[in-house]
Amino acid sequence: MFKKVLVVEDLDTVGYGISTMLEKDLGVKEVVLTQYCDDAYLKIQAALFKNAPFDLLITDLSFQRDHRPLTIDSGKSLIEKIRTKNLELPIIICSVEEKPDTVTRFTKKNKVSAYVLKGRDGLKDLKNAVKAVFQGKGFLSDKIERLTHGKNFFEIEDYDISLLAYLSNGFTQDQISNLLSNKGVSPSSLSSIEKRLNRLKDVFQANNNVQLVANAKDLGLI
Amino acid sequence: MFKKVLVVEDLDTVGYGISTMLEKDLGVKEVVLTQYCDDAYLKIQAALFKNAPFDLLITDLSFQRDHRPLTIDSGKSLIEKIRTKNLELPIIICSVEEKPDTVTRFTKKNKVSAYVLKGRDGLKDLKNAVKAVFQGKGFLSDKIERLTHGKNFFEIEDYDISLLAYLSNGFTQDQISNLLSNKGVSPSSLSSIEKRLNRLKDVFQANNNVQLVANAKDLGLI
DNA sequence: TTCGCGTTTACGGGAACCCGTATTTCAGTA
DNA sequence: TACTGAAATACGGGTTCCCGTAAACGCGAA
Repeated sequence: MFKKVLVVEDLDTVGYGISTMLEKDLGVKEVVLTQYCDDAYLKIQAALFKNAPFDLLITDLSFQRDHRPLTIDSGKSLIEKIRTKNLELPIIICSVEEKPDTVTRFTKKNKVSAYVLKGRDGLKDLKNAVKAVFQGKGFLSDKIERLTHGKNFFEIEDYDISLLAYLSNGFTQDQISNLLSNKGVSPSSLSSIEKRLNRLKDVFQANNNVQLVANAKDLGLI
Repeated sequence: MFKKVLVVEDLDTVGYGISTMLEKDLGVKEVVLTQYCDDAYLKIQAALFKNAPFDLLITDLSFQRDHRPLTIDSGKSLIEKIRTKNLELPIIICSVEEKPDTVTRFTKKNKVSAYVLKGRDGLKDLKNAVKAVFQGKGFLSDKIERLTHGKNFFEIEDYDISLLAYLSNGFTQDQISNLLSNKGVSPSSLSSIEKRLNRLKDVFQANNNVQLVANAKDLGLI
């Protein structure tokens, strides 16, 4: 089993649960727990410098903000920073995030070994994930597997998000059209915006703009 | 200290963290953990029947849905059910939810003893909350305290919430009018609904229904 | 160049919205 | 009973949304 594991998790309830599991159930000798991504990166560097690197990183994706000023503010940034430095370190993501888009982004692009969904069996899944990764295999929580393999994968572009954001901020379609054309963004015509919104209404099963924005909010898109 | 505590929490990572804390740090003899609100209610009833009731309930608010059909699908419903049955049982909420409205609703209306925010110091806060409640006192996480003391809120009735809910579900104002008059709810006229929504737009600083629903979502009203 | 195809834009009509004003309803009171 | 004020309803107009159709544009391939 892994000897030295770093756990990055802001919620102490969760961190406590994970670290005791690692020690008690899996017999990991050294579990280091931190609540900040900045700190995590420093710890990784320091351990490398002392010739006692971590064998595994388990990290959350979203972190609550507090008073501390941060340079790395999310698990996403942390992982990207590690990968650009070419550090050979298996990574397991443990998150509540279950949007297909983010999941595939990580598992494919960033060479993440496992993606565990914090659900009812999150801890059990994590245990299995650690075991699998130790044997050089990958691991995805059931629901994640279904998400990435299923058909419910729509490409929502930043453009769509911006439209939804404008709407939720009280702009009319007409105002949005003017805004975009002033910015030089294309497409900007009222017609195109309507068409785009119609596609979104279709995807998110909404009757009108009100429901569309409500559903987008529920999905965490805006 | 409390002898018998029921913890209702769907995420096993969190549940594991809380229950070990209760046992190890606070010396609670019997910690029962469940991942479903339905099950929690049954356990409370059963314990009462066996003349060995729980001394304390610690519950989350939001629960992920899975295959199981549920009659009680949220911490909110669980608490309301307990309170309507007049069960004398101190309740501590432990949630990530920090919308002002939901917080005041619980602490004022439902006689909840403590509201702990699942943040960086969630577990520490929870420990203090349990101690405080055991001494007959209340407890609110710092951030929660700031939220509830900050602004005093406008009187938003259930009627207003229902309007917002209908809107967010794609109904037009006209449809809502018909729905309400069929239900025998008054006021139900289009005019009255418009007037009510105008008041809400004023309160929540919204230009139109889209922004209104978006803002209401942000505040956790719907 | 010309064709074909997809994207962007334009336009029109009906529904839903927004907003002001006017009328009706109804409970409380003299 | 009649009066009164607040709430509920009714109505009209201007704006915005919604949805269909059609024209203009852009860009590769023949």
